[in-house]
Amino acid sequence: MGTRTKDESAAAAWRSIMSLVGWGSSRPPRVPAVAQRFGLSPKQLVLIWRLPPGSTVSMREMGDKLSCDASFMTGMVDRLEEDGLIERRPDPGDRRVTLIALTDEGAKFRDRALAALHEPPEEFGALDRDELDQLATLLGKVSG
Amino acid sequence: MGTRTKDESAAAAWRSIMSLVGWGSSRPPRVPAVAQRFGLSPKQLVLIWRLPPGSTVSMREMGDKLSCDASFMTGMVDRLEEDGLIERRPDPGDRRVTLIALTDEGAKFRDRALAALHEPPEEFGALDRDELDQLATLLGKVSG
DNA sequence: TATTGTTATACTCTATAACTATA
DNA sequence: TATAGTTATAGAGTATAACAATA
Repeated sequence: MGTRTKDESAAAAWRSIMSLVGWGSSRPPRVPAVAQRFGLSPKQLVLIWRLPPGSTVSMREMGDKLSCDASFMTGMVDRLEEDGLIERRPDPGDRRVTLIALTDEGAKFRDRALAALHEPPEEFGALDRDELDQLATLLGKVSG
Repeated sequence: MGTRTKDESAAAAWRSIMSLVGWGSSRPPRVPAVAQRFGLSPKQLVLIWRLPPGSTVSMREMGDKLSCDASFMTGMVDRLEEDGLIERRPDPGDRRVTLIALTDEGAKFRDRALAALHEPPEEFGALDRDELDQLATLLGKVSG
């Protein structure tokens, strides 16, 4: 179609994505905005996000995913546990490790938060149904 | 093409975008990662980003763009000025306001930082030239 | 009186170091 | 000896309040 090189297209697409997400544009970044609305810090929100209902993860593993160290995990898990969103459980296989899991309330909370996070930006209104389908297909190939 | 509704496509596309940018995935978010590499806090990097070479912006206006208050702007501008990346200038029209602008060194620094920010993610390798062109075109319609 | 920026201060977020229990 | 988590502490990031200069 166009006269762009592959690299030029990639750069243009990436810049659009960065702008959509709120970096470098006038829109506030999505995750911090949603976190604030739900009374969490951005990292707390991402922790809830990465903890699917019914699953358990060790604190250390979650710390690695979130790029934060063990001592900070302690405090973050303390606060989320006080809020009743997650709970600690002993690991039957290794008594050194503490697993975390969503509570029932936490699972409901996660549904609401993910709905807000997944709300597409209003700019998508510029595309019709077929274009959105193409976009989803292309991005699906990219992000797995 | 597909059987998705418009809303489903929009949601799928948006989820892919969030994942690509590092939220909700295993990849660290791009802006904090680049900021750290260049020795800045994320907000300092975004400030440099939003300050095109040759332009001036009042401290208050920049604070609004960055969603941070005036007192914090003072400290942030202090540090960037110490680093030699930006400079303060009086506003000839209103002696209450202080304008900020990139120094020559700051402009060069900005070029390098933006190059890193704009580097497309390796996942784009999953698309061929035509697909990337389509993607850039679609996202271009979306993000203006 | 309202607004811009600064100073002083305090609060939140996050990491480092030392420690305990377990492996 | 090495690893998971906790505690105490320190540092960065950010906001609030009081203030000076200007509008």
